Amino acid sequence: MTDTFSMHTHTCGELRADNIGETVTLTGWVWHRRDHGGLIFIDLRDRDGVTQISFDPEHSGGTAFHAAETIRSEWPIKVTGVVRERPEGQSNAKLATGEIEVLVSHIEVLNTSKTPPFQIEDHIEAGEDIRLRYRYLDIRRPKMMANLQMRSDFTFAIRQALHDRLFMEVETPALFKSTPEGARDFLVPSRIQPGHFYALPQSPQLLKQLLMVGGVERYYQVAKCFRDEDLRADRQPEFTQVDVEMSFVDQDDVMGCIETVLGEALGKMGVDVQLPLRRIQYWDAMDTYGSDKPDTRYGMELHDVTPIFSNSKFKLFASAAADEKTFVKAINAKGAGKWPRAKIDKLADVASEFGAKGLAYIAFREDGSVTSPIVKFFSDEEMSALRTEMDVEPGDLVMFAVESRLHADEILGGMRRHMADALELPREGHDLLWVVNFPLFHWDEETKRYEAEHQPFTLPTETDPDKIMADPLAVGSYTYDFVMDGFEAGGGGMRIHNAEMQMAILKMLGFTEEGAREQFGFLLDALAFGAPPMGGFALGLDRVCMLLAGGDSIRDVMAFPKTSSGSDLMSDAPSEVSTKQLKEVSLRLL
RNA sequence: GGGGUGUUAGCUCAGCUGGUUAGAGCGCCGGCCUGUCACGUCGGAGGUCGAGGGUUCAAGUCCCUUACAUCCCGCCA
Repeated sequence: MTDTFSMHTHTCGELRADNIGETVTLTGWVWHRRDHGGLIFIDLRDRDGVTQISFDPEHSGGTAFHAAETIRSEWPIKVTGVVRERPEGQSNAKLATGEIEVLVSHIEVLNTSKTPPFQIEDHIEAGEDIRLRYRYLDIRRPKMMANLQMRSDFTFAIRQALHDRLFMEVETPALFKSTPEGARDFLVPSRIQPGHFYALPQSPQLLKQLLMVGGVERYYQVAKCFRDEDLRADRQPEFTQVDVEMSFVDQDDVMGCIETVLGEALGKMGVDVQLPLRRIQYWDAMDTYGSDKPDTRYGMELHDVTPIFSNSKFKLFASAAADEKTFVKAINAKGAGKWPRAKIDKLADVASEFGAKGLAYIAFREDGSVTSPIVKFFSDEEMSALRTEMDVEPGDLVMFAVESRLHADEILGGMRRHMADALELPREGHDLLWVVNFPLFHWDEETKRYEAEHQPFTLPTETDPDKIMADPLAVGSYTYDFVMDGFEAGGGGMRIHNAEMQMAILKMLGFTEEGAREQFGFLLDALAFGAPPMGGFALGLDRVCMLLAGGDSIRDVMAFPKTSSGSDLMSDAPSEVSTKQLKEVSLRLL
């Protein structure tokens, strides 16, 4: 594509053998400079690629050649010259432009540069803190540039796919009402109304439901979301969701539409997507993988071995078998049975991180022997049944959890992930699936009340509020999480579109009628004015881009991310503000 | 809120049981070099060892406090 809105005629990634003989103008940054005394090569880099430009005293004249002797790394320059074929045997296969070079006749130094604090190279990895302090230099690295370009391409592909299906992009406010039910809100004090606060939205959830009541029917937004919680490699206080909502639909309509859009957009990024995506029931995911966001590219599945030990001499297992609420579950980490005992014993510490009190295990050594603190209690029949159930081979490590169903699943799910990393199990390609039908509620021991598993606006599969009250934990919901490579990459559900049902659910969650009205009155009002059946979805754009980039931190696909203490090392935000500013918003510091 | 790891030259790191003048690679500066491409080669500059306190004849090294970074748990409807 010819670009006339620029100082250059071509980008640095563009020229090929076909261009030989043309006079071209390039702009970019001086990357590597190779000064041979009478001949100087420079790798000129822009966002698109690298072109070798060469200077010799004969063709470049005194001025250009002299300039080439004095310019330094990262100076932006503009050069004009003739594209020529490289001499026999001098082409560079590592470079897309490696067959040619530009023999410079004229150079314009557009600016100088200080020596960068770290080298702008993909193969030299600087510490992340200095990269963040000078993020604008870090972005010049080809890998970072490629990440941002990929993110832009993917976002555009999703926009296109949604636009093609008649979705309307609507912007919702960033200054909204605090609804402190989920994550902690970021608060913004109001100057005009002293003592009152806006909150930055944790997601546009309520607003998109109101758009459905407004008749928008198909909405989307590439929306910034804000949550004031601790950071992780895959969690930032502000992040981006592709937020989608549809009305006059059922769950299959929404899931079908979303997976079509995702398949189209991911397909453009080179991901092989087979539709329809696999659907796993929530409880099946928990029972089999110990996770509601399983990575199914490797096995190590959880097995319920409770029945094997119903008459065991090992009291812990036998009493679990006698108690219908307690289970003996196991996983087989193939290969870890070769580990030395000390290393295996340390796994108990890992298990305790996931809530286990201890870790029972059996290591099956390659010489046929067995290392285990518990195996002496087992009968031959029990061992044989266990070997069959767990598909035991020499070199295997079988680990047990004896807990309530959910607790055992969570512990072994955590161990499964840990062992997959420790054993460096191969995980090829991308793993895409739906986890569906989450329970509507779970019981929170700390607050001693029911909490919404997904969100308080999720449509229950049970339509009778009285039946929901009777056995809340048994109620399912119209929910679906999009899981990619073991990450929760998106999630959605059908929404309650009936005001009475919404109020009933809020009461179940511990709200009084007045409290519910105070916080969600505008939603309850809206639902009462002919709200249509609706459902939607939100895609964690940062996480998906991270996985597409093959990275393990969303910071690598964000232009200006924050550190784990929420700082921006470049601008030094958050920073103190003046007393005057505080006074304007009627605040005084403690 | 809790646990792990780290902080030494501009960058990435090494530095043993405490013991002379704290090293390497890259980068930077200068010389040489007309086919390199992470050019080569010769020479040079560059360090309050994150900060504060302590133990000791002696601390980069041991102890305490603290800051920052990072990973994980809690948290993230």
